[in-house]
Amino acid sequence: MTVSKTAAVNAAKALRKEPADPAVDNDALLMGELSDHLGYALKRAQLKIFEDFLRCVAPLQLTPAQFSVLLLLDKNPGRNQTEIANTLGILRPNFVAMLDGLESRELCVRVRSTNDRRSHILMLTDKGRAVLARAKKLVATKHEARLNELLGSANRAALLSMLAKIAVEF
Amino acid sequence: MTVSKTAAVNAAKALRKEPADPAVDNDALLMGELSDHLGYALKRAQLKIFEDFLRCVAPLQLTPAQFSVLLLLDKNPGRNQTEIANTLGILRPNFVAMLDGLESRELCVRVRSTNDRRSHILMLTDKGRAVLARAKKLVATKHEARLNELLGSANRAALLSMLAKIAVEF
DNA sequence: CTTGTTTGATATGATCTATAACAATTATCA
DNA sequence: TGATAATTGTTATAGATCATATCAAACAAG
Repeated sequence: MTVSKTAAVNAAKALRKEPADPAVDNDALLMGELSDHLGYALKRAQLKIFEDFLRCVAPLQLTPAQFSVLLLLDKNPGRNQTEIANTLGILRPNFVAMLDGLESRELCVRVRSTNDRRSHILMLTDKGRAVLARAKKLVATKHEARLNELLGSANRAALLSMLAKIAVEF
Repeated sequence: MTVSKTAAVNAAKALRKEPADPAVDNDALLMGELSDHLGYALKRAQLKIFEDFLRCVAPLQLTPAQFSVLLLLDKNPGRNQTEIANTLGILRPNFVAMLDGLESRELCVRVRSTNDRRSHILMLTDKGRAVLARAKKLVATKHEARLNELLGSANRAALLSMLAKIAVEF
């Protein structure tokens, strides 16, 4: 699949069929059965969504992954790194650098657990909660709102439920 | 987002809510609003789909990206590297190694164009067409069929159309 | 012919993903 | 209890993916 962000605009240009008038790009390539393959559509849609997410939340300098961590820490205070990482499907070794980044920005803290002195309890800081609140607002009013506008509320819900079904049951 | 393949199973375990009976894992983390974010669901679904694609087409040793290239070459013979790469959203520098792989396996060939001796015309070999045919069959009978089974034909079509809409219009 | 552009290619860096291994700590159980 | 195994955070590392700059060869425009 391998769909890059910058080149996507070229592909989009190649995708759209223009009327058979002067200045037609009748040299557009045929997508063929590619249009019918869910994986291809899924990948391209995902890149678009992430791209827009980054744009919408750019003032806060948060990636989708970082946003998901902050959300999870907020809903699950007192958990350790392994629990958070596993829930998000992040491998623990890779989660270390990610937490280093969030902690250096003072969005969360690691605290040695008194029960199990191996593990680090993770908690949002006040600043972390504030940033998360602003991020949630940006995502809701800019990102998800735009999606609702494009698909309609009912369709968006249907889409979400099918994706969740695939993620869990497939 | 950053959802790894191997850890996804753990997350799936954490996702499902079990009845409040004996042997409940009531230490499951709360996903909170994460479940409502399309980007998150999209990423996880995409990983699952690609994972299954690789499984289904494993005997042919084809990645989704390679499959998409073969499909496009079949429908668009006589195009050069830039055209194919752009259409798939692959950057030309990265497309070189990819073609090297396919060509070394004799699935396609680069031929210097006589019109424009800078460019390489890409064509499937007979072996490439044969592999593509087998891949299509595997994908249709194993991969996409399983999706149809999970979602139903109508839902699958609706999902595909929404994803395509996002990819093009968002 | 000179200048500028396009094509395939190389080099390179950044990011993401994945595995192995280690010290510190805890759990197991003979 | 004490030896062994397992877990936690971490480091190191390798691979894959993605992106930019640059180059020589070929073409295009003036």
